[in-house]
Amino acid sequence: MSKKPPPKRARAKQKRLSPDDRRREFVAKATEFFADEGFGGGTRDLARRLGVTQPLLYRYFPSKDDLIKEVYRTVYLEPLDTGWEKLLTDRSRPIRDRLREFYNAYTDVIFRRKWLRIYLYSGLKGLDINRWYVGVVRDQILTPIIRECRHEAGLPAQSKPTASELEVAWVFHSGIFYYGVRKYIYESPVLEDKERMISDALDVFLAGFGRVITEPATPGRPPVKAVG
Amino acid sequence: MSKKPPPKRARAKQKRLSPDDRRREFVAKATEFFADEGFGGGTRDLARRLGVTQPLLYRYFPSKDDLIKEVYRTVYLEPLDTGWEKLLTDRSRPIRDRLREFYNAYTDVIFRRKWLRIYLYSGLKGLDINRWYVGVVRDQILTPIIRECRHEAGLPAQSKPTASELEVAWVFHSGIFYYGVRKYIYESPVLEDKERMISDALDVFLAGFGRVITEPATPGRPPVKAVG
DNA sequence: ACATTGGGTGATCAGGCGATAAACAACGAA
DNA sequence: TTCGTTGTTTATCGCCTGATCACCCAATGT
Repeated sequence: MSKKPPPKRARAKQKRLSPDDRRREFVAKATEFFADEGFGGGTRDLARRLGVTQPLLYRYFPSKDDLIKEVYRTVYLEPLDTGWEKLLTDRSRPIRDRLREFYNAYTDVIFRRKWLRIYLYSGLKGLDINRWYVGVVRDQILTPIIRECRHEAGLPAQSKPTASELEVAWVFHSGIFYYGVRKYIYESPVLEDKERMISDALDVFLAGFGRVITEPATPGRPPVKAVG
Repeated sequence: MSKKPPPKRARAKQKRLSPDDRRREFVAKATEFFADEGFGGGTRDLARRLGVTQPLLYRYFPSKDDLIKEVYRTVYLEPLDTGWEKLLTDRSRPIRDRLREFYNAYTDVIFRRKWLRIYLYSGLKGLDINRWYVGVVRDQILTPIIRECRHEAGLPAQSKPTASELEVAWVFHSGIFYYGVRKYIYESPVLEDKERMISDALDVFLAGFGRVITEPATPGRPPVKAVG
């Protein structure tokens, strides 16, 4: 009958982190929590996963929505801005190598459960940040790729890619992107060798690109498309 | 001041539908509601959209989850089982025509806001029905396509496609699929001419397929044959 | 015309949600 | 030590949710 007056709660032994670090830690774990549960997940469950009580969250974030916004910010912006555009446009290397290196690096960043899930959630919600990201892909990835492919095929340069070119590039890019969705969201069996997948997809793309891009029907071959 | 004792509520004039029809009507409208709001949407809002009161839902469905299950059933199963496999394997027609016709028809079915949204929601939830659907695509769409492409390229038939072949087909298929996501989920501007998009994607795919399929990679050797 | 039946409603419950206020505990400076 | 500051918890509020009840009224069959 005589336990010492219990220390109420076995308080965590953790050293006190600086407020900023603590906050960052919260955001990081919250990111994984929301990736798992969706943004409908409750603040109590989130707090439990953080090992603290729920009201404490409101000392660090004014509201749940503000916390969510920070989650978006870190997920979208944190991994960006590595000099990918320069990599893509370095004409001293074969285009195939550049594209392969780029997509290997790019998918290393986005093929993560949390990234993909939060991206899809934000897309379903129609959030601005999602549209912004689509624009980034178009302008900073696909447009340079098209420019390089045109150059490679000996076609004249043009300031903006045509809608058809962009669409073909989107289909290619989406195909690779969706590999990540199948693997990390659907948890469906995929070809485990990611580099092989990228390499094969690139082979198909580069082999077919020239045929589609050259608008005026090339002689000696049935017209590329029925349209136009 | 003698208005007749007001009829309480202007009760709907509708003729009584048969219970089954009414139920189906509820499921149909619930489908659109959940596609808009996500499955977190409240039963009260849903009832308001149906023009009835919330408790009435519970006369037709034991619980919200049961209603949701029926929504999944109708969305996934209703539009399926049109003789697509036969269309794909009809070797009396050029493979390119078959694929183009198939993808035009297939995307007519799935490129709808509600279909795509509910598909993605179920994928994020990790629902069985989603994995089942992935299997359907693999077995009833991609596997036949690969078989036909191999035949077209003069390669020997094989009972099952290799993992690499399947992956290349997935990347192609996903690229087309994601066009719908960009248009109807992200509401991002896309090339409006869907047939053109499909046609171009097919050109790229068929032109590149032969190169990738030939298993023993013999560098420097020209591809077996460009399909199509 | 009338009783019957079941579609439809208003009121309400228990539980979970985000958010807040006040009390408590740990640390750093004086 | 003592005090004030800052991190953390306990208790609680108001709201909204899914679900249930008792009741009402209109379409239907005879």
